Amino acid sequence: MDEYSTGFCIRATGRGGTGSKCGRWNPTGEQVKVLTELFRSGLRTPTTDQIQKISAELSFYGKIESKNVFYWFQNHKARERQKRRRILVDDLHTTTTTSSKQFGSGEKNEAERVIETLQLFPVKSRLYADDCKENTYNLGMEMDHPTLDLRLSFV
Amino acid sequence: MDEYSTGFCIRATGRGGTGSKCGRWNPTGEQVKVLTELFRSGLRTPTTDQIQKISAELSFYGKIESKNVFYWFQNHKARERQKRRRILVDDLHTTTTTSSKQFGSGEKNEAERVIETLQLFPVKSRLYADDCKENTYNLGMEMDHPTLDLRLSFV
DNA sequence: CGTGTATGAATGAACG
DNA sequence: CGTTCATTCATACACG
Repeated sequence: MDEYSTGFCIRATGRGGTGSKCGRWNPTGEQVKVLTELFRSGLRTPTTDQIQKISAELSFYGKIESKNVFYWFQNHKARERQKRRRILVDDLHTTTTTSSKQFGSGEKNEAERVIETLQLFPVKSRLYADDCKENTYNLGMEMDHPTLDLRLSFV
Repeated sequence: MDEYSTGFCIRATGRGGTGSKCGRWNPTGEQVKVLTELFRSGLRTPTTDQIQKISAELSFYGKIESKNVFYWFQNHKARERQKRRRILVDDLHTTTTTSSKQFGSGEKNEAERVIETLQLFPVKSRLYADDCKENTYNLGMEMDHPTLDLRLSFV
């Protein structure tokens, strides 16, 4: 995920090479960087105005449309939650060591607990009590032109 | 190879987490088997709950995370469909070759494990019935339906 | 040792 | 908003 996409995106040299159908938007490293930064700044669901502004700014780095920005935020937010949910739960089972790199010695009985009863349809347990605040955005960023300058003031 | 050939990866002690750079998850033969069985049982898009359960269960055979299960199903389904579509469009006269496996699958390793009680689905098979439905997705796939309101005026 | 193929992972786009 | 689809990138492994 994030840890991966730090340095290679930009498939400029990808197989696209010549044709590059470009059926879909392919963000450049800079664009991703800015978007990520905005996200980290607290922006989760930009308004139409913000979207257009962001889009306009990012167009400097390459072709981009407003809807791309819109989708980007939608996806980023959704995936963040999804990931958190998953990791959270599967963490419970990985009690041994975070880095199961080498468990040559300790590893053994843990696996003894035969988990044969694979029952996937339990009682529809509630995973997470809806919502977790995270409404910390807003403040002064949802409007005009504030937070958008970042340090990228290219122009 | 086309099928889930039982004789190609199966590194019992595979690096399902035992080592290596942890670049990416490498499923164990048992893990693949169970997943495949689940898939064949009709499960195509497990819910988050199911994913976690499956993941927990499969962790018995080696390191695995929820997202691995998630991706596995996503990929498996996508690939199946992709293949199907490919054949459909590409279908010219390939009637003769059928699907003769070029692999001498006569030798099945110790795949006789007989999936424990893999009766994960009680008689509740009705659950994903509407999702399964024999893949009757319309080929037409008219995406011309501009329901995209997005509340965004641009575009 | 280089190349093709199977497949894990990521993500843009879109649906319900 | 959560979930699902489609396409693509990256990598492990088999083949020759």
